[in-house]
Parts: sequence; C-alpha cells; structure tokens
Amino acid sequence: MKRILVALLERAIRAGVEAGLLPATAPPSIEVELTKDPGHGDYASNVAMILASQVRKDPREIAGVLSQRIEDPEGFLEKIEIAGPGFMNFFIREGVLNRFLADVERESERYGSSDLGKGGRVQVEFVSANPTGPLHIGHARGAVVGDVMANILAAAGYRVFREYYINDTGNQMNNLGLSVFLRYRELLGEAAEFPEGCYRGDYIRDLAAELLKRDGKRYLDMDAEEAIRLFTDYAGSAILGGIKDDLRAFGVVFDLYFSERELYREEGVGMLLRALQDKGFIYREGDALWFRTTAFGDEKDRVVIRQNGAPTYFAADIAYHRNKFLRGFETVIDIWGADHHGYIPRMSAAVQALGYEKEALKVILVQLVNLLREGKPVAMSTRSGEFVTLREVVDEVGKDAARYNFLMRRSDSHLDFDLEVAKRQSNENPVYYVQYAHARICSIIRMAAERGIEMPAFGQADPGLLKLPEEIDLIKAITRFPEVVEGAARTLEPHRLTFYLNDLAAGFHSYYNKNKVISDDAVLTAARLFLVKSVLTVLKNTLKMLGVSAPEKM
RNA sequence: GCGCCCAUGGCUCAGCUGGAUAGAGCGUCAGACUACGAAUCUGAAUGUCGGAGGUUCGAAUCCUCCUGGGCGCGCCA
Repeated sequence: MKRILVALLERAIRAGVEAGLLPATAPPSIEVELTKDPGHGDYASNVAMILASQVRKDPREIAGVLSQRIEDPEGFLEKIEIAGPGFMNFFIREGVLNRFLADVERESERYGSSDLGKGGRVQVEFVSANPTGPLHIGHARGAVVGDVMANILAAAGYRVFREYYINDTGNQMNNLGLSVFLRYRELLGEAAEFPEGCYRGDYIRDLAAELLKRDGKRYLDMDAEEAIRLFTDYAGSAILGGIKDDLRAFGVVFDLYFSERELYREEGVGMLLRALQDKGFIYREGDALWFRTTAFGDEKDRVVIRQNGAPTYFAADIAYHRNKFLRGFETVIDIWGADHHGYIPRMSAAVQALGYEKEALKVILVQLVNLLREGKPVAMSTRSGEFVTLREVVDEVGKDAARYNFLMRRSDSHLDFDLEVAKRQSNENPVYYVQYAHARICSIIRMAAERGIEMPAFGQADPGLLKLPEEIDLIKAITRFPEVVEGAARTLEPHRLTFYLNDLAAGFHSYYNKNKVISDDAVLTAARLFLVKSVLTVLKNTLKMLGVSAPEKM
C-alpha cells in the first residue's frame, strides 16, 4: 500500500509540474508512513512540506495542489485530508487493505522477500575466532547477528555467502601449542612454568591427555620446537572441530571456513604487497614496510612487514579482503567486536587502495555481552579458562532463547544476558511471547479442522468482513513485513525483526482475547481464519529468518 | 592528550535517517478464564529525551561547547 501511495504521489508531482503549479525542482524522496493516530487517516506523507521548503511556498497550498492531482482510478482512497503544517493524510477505503492478504497466500513462505539486492553477491564474514579455545558467550552474539544478517540479505534478494576466517598462524597459535605441550610434560611428571600468554583452560589439559594416550611419551624426546609445532596443529584442528560442532548446534552453518594459511601459499601476501608498492602505497622506513593508509583518511600509516621480516596481521587481512573481492563479491560485510572499531579506517583504506569502492566493505560492530545469573555478573576470562562457553549456554537455555535474546538490542549497544531469565518460561522471556502466538494460531487451525471447517483460500473467504480496527491493524502489520525486511537489509540492523515480531504477536494476542475466530457465522469464520493464517505465515517466515523454531504446540 | 560510540520513565531498551500528543517490555497498582491455549489480555501511574546554545515552519534525531560513561590509539591478533 505504501508503495502504491508513493507512486500516486510521484505522478501527482509530475502532473503539478507540468501544469506549472509546481516548479521543476529535483523531486524529493517521497516518504509515506503509517499513522499513529487514526484521526490522521491510515497513511500520511510529508512531501508537501519538503517541497514547500525547497520552493518557499505554503506547504498546505502545495498539499492542496497535490491532492487534487492524485489520480486513483482503482478507488483505493476514501479521502485525502490536509492537516497540521501540511501533512497529507490518506484514508484508505474500507476493504482495500484486505486485498493485500492475497499476497501472503500467493507468496507463502517467500512472503517478505524482495529483489532489493537484485542478485548481487554479498559475503558475510563473522565469528572468525582464533581456534585457541572453545567459543564463548561473546562469540555467540556475533554468530547470531551474522547468521541472521545473512538470512535477511538473502531474503532481500542478495546471493549470500557465509564465511569464517580461521586465524591459524601467529603467536596465539604458538602459545596454544606451547600450552598443550607444557600440560603434556606436566602429565609426565615434569614441572612446568606457564609463561605469560599461555592458555589455562581445562580443555588444554584434555588435549594433552589425548595426545599422551594416543602417542605416549615420544614427544619428550623430540626437539621441543618441532613438538610444539605438532601440538599446535593437533590442538588447532581439534579445537576448530569443536567450534564447528558448537556452531552447528547453535544453528550457524558456514559456506566456508577460510584458513589464513591459504594466504601464504605461493607468496600471496608478498605479491600483493608488491602490487600495492607499484601503486605507491607502500614505503620502507627503517627495516619495516609501511602502508600509506593516511592517503584514505586513516590517522597514521600502518606497518605491514615488521623489522623481523614477518607480515603483520593487517598484511594478511589485506590479502584476505582482496581475495574476497577477487572471488566476485560485490559487497563484503565484516562483523567485528566493537573493540575493533579502531581497525575500520585502515581496512577501509586498504580496500580503496586495492581499487574498490569504499562502500564495498561494510562493518557491523557487535558490542560485548554482559553475562548475568540472577542479575549478578558471571566472571569471564579466556586466559584463565574461566568462561561460559557457547555450548554451555545452548545446553542450558536452549538455542531459541539464546538466539532471540541476542537480537533484542541493536548490535552496537551493550547487552545484558541473564541465564536464569533466558531459560525461564515466563512473560519475562520474549521468545515465548512470539512462539506462543504461533502455537496459538496452530491450535485454532487444529480446532477448526476438528470441527470440519476447511481452511479457506483467499478467493473463498470474504476479506471485506474484516473491518474491526484490530483487524485492520493486523493487516497493516502484515503488509509492513516486506518493508521491515528491506529496512533491516538496507541498514544492516537485524534487531528490527525482533521488534517487528513482538509487535505482530502483540497485535494478534490482543485480537485473540477480544474476538472469536471460530464462531457460528461460517462466512465470518472463514474470513478470520484467513487473516489468522496470514499472521501465522508471517510469524513463521520471520522466526525462520531468526533461526528460531516455530512450535505448533508448547 | 587525540579519535570513535553512547546518555530517552524505577530498570532494560525502541524511536523507521528532521515530522503531528516521545513508544514498548520488565517492575508497581487495579482488573479479565462455565470462551478457539491465562507462556495471554485490559486499564492506571511514571519523562526538563544528560546540560547549554544554534540551524528552521518543526529537533530525541543535524551543528558547536560542556558534563558523565564505554572503547580504541602496537612492528598484538
């Protein structure tokens, strides 16, 4: 409906310009919104005021010109009122909105999808935690945000690819191998000092024990460096395997786990740097190579090759991002912890230096999660091994509650996650509110079937009977869904879905408590069943995008 | 010190990129099951949108300054 009104307004503006009643300025982007107050009609637009400010005329006069020029051959509109400082309020004729329920029936599980992305290829890279330990609660939020963002983009018509970057080289991996090796020696009775930077979690000891059981004590006789390398490989792949399992249990599946080691094959990083050097972005100062990121607005230049000849993390990351674009992605979305925000300018600089548009790289920052139990903070520290793992959270509160909770705030704001509240089956827990609406509708449909009432198709029901204010509101909410998905895709804000879902469920619950769907009036029953079925479809589609189950009973 | 983000009822947060009287949930108080599922609903109270200026028909939203918080400022990843 919104789109139709925008089109009508566009045509009216053009007509006004042609008639010489409006000057031919750049047409503003036309906005139409649902009204909050029924006295303002169903939809309202502020175009007249925008136009007025451009041409210095009375907005109400312009609104008058526009509303006279609006052609409405299909008779959507009851009337247009000009109100306040120059709003145009559209009153939709009774029975018109109901027609849009046919869209829901026709598109069914695809309702809400659009072709906004026009098949453009987008890569979403997320989680990307070092395989030095199991995923913890902090990673969980990024995992859900990335996964759902990918779902939203797919629904909005993009071809989406999910990727996990495995940071499997460098000091941290060495420390992992060393940590396991030290535990191994400890198991064999050798005293071990744990240097700074080592990992102390129980899983380290478990890995050491596995190696001991499998291969005995032969690593003791080996050159220590060689042994640590083997331990690193073993521990890294074992931990990565665990990470994959945990993610799968959380409903997060990647198209590709990309190993950083790939980048070093065939001198990939070196060649890239030479290419950048040719473009003049690399210079030598002292024994190090620097990247001139300041050319693109970074506050200082950054080292890519250290004095000791080793590439920095940044160097590898440049190569990785180039690799992404070479694979044909037009847009690359990275999901990072908010503490990495300072890294954005240099990554953006790198992308531009490689010759890509600044907008080709988008970064979603995800803030930290405060893990609570009954309102009290749970202590966390990776190094010491005291942390609540993703696996434990999923086991304790369940996938649905965990995922939903992580989407209840915009991702760049802090989130309190209370384990006790999340598993409580009460009104404090919003997942159930939505799932309950779904289950309730399923229950109504079951009841109808038991009474031998057939589920009507759109053509069989008389949607014109749906004229209660709550029914109109529900229909409006349903027609809003595709816009919500588009909005979430455009702004990269997955939390919009949970807010929408909550609204829709509230609308339904309220309606349900006031009105009977199934009654003696067969025709009315058919119309209402159709409405409720439409709500069900939207609930189901949204929950699916969130990766949350839609139970038929609970 | 410099840079980025944030500040909205008692608490936790939305606010559709400048619109009409700032909205939810939780908590509090008062109500609703002989009704398709009460994990639900209905109603009530609570706000100088951190403060001060500015931009304009119009500001929670944009600009400047101040206060208070978070984060970043490695040849770490």
